[in-house]
Amino acid sequence: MFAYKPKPQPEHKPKHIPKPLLCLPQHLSSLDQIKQTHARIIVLGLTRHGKLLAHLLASLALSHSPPPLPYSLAVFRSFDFPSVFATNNLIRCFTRSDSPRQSLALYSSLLLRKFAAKPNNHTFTFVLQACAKALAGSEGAQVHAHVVKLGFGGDVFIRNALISFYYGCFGLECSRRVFDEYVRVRDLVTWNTMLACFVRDGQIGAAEKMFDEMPERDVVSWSTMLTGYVQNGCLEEALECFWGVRETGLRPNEAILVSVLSASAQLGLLEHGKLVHSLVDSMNFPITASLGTSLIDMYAKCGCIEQSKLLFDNMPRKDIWAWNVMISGLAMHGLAKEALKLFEKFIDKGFSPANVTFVGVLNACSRAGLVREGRHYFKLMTENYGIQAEMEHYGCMVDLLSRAGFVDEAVELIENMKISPDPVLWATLLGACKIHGHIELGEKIGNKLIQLDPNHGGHYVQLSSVYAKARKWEEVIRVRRLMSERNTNKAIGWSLIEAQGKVHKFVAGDKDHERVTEIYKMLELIGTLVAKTGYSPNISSVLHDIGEEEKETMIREHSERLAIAFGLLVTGVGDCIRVVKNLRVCVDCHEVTKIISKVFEREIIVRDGSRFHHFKEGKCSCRDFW
DNA sequence: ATAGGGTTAG
Repeated sequence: MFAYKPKPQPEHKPKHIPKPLLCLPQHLSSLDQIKQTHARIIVLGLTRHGKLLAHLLASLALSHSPPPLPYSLAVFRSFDFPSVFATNNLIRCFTRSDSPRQSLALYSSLLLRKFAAKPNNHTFTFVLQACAKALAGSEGAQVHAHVVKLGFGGDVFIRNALISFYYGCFGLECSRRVFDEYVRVRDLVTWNTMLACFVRDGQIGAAEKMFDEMPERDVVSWSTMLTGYVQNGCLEEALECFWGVRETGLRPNEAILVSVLSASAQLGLLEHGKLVHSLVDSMNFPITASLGTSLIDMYAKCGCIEQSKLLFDNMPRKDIWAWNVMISGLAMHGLAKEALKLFEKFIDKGFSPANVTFVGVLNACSRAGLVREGRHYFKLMTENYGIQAEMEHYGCMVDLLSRAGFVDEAVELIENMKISPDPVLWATLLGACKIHGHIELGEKIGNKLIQLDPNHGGHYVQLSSVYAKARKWEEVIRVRRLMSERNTNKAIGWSLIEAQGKVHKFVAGDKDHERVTEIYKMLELIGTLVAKTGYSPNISSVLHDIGEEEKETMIREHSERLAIAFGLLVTGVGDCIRVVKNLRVCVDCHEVTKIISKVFEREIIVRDGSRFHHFKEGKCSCRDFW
């Protein structure tokens, strides 16, 4: 079989090409602009001008949103003899589409010389990208063979594309082999590509090592490392990395700013987040939709919901993420009515909600105990919008229903789930059994959970709380003993507070802080003033097998008490104390914090493991429902 | 005339 090779015909060359038609591909970024230019080309009778059409294809390949394939193909078909440049650009259009495999067909037609062109060095970088996206491993390996056969084996661009391709289709070891193969054919991008492979593989230690060994680092190296830290949950390292970027004097890019804001948000470090915000302003960095959304998210998660609202209201072009983040932010602050109102506005604006939108909406309902609304939106999601309920949606619903007392309905929901339920759902239900005193069901669930994960200390604690609620003390002791015999993992509670440019982290009974004496004196003062109000501690949440007095000491030294005591030392009347806690607050700490807010005249904002509590003048924004 | 690396957020 031999390939069909048409005879090239002389290109029709018009004498004069109007200037606006010759703008660079990246200047035509929207499809509308491209189509307008195309129309002018047709009207002016320049359709046989290959260079213009090739330009048009290049614009399509680079356009802002992925170009529609029928249109790209139509442009390509209007060539008599598409050049390799035009073909390369069509390959890129295919790669950006939903069917990147079509790039491969086009490439093989290049190999068969169906057109006058033959593949060049550029072609391979594009085709390898397509293989990576289409997960076409064996095809990509064949392309690799062609690369070697046709003498492109030493092209650094192609080698870099090969590293990405092998990672995507064959894993880290294979991409590593390509990286190691030609030690001399490496540039900064080669190192960055390999670095990204380690990050994507979750091997953050190996990534760090590579980052340190790199001969040089640019802003992409830093942003790869920083986003890697955030994605792998190494939040403190991410902050350090950000200050590393600052030291180099490099101008951060958007990914760096968004990621460091995400780390600040997750840690709840308002002062840090504010510092990043002020840097963004002082750099005159453009506030894009994603950067704006990150700021809204950061302020919400750091307790400044008012600031989030302000930024949201003044945001010129809000995309769906801005709305999602704002709705979730309101939800975690317990502002359910506002969150639902915003959701309705979102719908009125013609946006279509995503599954994360409903996580925010359902969360709002569950935080505020809006059972009727929760049922409505859950139904709306699945029936009107055809969104499959995911684990998080079920989590919200189970929490909402069971905490509001509809335990049977929650059980029914779990039993009828289309996906297999996460043990977290049962654990949620167990918590509700404790609140509502459903001893038998709680016992059943608790034992099941312990059987499922015998090392999880939390399940034992919950089950013993269920027994304690029923005053079955022997059972409490039995479960406690089982727990200590099995040496289960205990989630260590901590609380942190920012002051004087530093993060102060406390665990229960902590004695490590430099102002430990003052802090414990403050705790005593709190104890005295609280006792004066007539409050006596609720010890049901502390179920250690020890005497009453010791129990009281234990709660009095819970990590958030220490953080708040320290907060009282470094603030004045009328100031705000912000505490971040990893676990949920206990009933007693919640009561005492209310009293502190009144007696010491402070606003106290606590972010616990599931939501925000705003304590002011003796009341909490959660209205004791959490 | 075209290239390659990082695309976050509940």
